[in-house]
Amino acid sequence: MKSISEHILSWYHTHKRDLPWRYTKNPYLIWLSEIILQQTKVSQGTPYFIQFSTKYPSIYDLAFSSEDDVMKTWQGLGYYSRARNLHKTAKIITEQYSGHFPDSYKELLKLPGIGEYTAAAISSIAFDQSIPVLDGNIYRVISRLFGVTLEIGTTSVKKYFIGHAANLLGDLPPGDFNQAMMEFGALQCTPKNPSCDICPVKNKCSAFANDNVHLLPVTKKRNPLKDRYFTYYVFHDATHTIVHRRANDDIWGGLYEFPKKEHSKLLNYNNLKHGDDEMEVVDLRHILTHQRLFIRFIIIRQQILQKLEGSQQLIQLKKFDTLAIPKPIVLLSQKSLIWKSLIS
DNA sequence: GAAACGTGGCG
DNA sequence: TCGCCAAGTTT
Repeated sequence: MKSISEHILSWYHTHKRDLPWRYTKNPYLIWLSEIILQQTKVSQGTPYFIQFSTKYPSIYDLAFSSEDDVMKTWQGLGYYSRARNLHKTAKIITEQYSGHFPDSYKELLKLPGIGEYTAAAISSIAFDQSIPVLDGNIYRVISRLFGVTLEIGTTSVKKYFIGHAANLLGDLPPGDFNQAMMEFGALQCTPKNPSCDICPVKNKCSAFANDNVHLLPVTKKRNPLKDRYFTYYVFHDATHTIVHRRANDDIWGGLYEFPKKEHSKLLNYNNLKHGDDEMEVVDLRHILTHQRLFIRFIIIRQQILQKLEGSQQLIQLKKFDTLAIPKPIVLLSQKSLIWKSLIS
């Protein structure tokens, strides 16, 4: 008689996807994949994993690159603190650990960007340590299997779920079993329209028996979006433009944007005339998890850039595309006639 | 411990 | 259009 865990492990061996990080036990690559996959779907993260593992084959390649370079490679993936912490941790590992990842959950937890989930994932997948992982998939699988109606979000509920995950893990191979649970949640026990008809553990599933699969797990409602308004001034002449590096404690931390009014005392645009054909306005709306941004770009051709001084950086247009920029600026390059002709 | 951090896909 | 969710972490 197979246990629930054995069923899920068997299911995994038959149905697991062919993914690039499943060909290695190299802790560096396992770590890289886990950071990329935080809050990110496999389909979205996979191209980035290939890029990173090709461009930075070892942790030394990553550590000896610049943060700007890492940010540029990360561009478009979101949650940019992951990229900054990736670079930080690479430096710590090379400088303080002689390039070798620590193998213990406790030691891994100390590294920037590695929390409970990632420490458990690396220690189990790369080092065969019997430590259960708990991610969004596993919350869902466990809540349905055992009919857990506790609301997800608090520390005590988290401990309760980890207890279940530890029981399920038992003596099974930790790397495979942890991945099996996540893969099972991602492909079979999905948030919407799970494939219960072909589920290998439906006869052991509380939610299936009670016909409340669609009600589990119980999650907290999100706060309503906040509106925020940005106006960027895209000053440029034939060769240069002005950029500004965003602070790390806000959205797009460490990425480059155009100056806004608040840091533009030196940008005098008295001599600009509305309706000038060398000025263009582009409006964009951009939705993030917690806010709705209304962004206006005012694109202005200016002959006097060299005279500008202050906190902004003057950047050669040719080098502009080596800097990491937020999604709306990528979109701008598709929408603006002036800007498009300038950078291409 | 609540709130914030990005982007993309789906119903 | 909108809400929800995704291999979570940090403050």
